[in-house]
Amino acid sequence: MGITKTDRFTEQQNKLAILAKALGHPARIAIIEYLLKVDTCICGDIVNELPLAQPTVSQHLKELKNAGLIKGNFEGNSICYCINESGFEKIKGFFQNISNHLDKNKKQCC
Amino acid sequence: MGITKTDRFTEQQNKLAILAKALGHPARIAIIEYLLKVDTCICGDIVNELPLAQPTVSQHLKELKNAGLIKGNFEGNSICYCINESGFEKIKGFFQNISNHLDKNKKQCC
DNA sequence: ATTTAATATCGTAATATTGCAATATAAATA
DNA sequence: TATTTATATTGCAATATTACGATATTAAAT
Repeated sequence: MGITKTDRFTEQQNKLAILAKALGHPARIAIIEYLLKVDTCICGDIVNELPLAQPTVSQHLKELKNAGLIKGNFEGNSICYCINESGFEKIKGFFQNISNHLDKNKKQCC
Repeated sequence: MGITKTDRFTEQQNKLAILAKALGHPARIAIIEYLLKVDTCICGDIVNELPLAQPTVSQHLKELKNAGLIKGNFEGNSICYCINESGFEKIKGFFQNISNHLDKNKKQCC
């Protein structure tokens, strides 16, 4: 049916899935990598960095913002974007857990 | 057009996106969490753990496997599933990078 | 050889995502 | 105020995802 059975999973599971999904597109990975590279909040030129039309980039930015992975504030007549640390903390925690589990436990049989 | 412009991004970016996308569904998060919880390779009963029909679970398992996040081997007449560490290493690295960057750099203005 | 059990595949309906042209909006500047 | 610049929204076509019933496959057990 193309619709995820959100209500059958925990809030935690849904939250993690939303964060992961937001990173599940190369354009959105590219945006994050660019924000990290310039190492500061950037006003505007993300559109010029990506091989996509302006409305498409705008849409990807919106998704990253909705997921809580970037922040964007009006700054004069452009917008200032940067990484939203708290979103990344959540995912990082998930992978840290996995990593800890895997280090402790080596019962791999496959 | 509903089709991602894969060729316009780097291989790295596409790989990360594929991994993240595979985790972008609560059922697949639930599968990973279950595999971590039982702390061993599990033969079969993932279907019973999830609130989804067997063909649907099978499809989700396939996606996790294709993305390189789990492994599955035939073990008699059932299948033995477990976490694929190498897939998780890659994503963990990405978040580690981000985390390092953010710790070093506090030029947040948003 | 049949039956049973576990899992995969096929087919299909409902819905979501991706991408962009066209257009709207909103602030800065002339 | 009119124009320019930056960004968002709308509408739509192409494609992808989610879910599941029906069915196929495969290996073990009878």
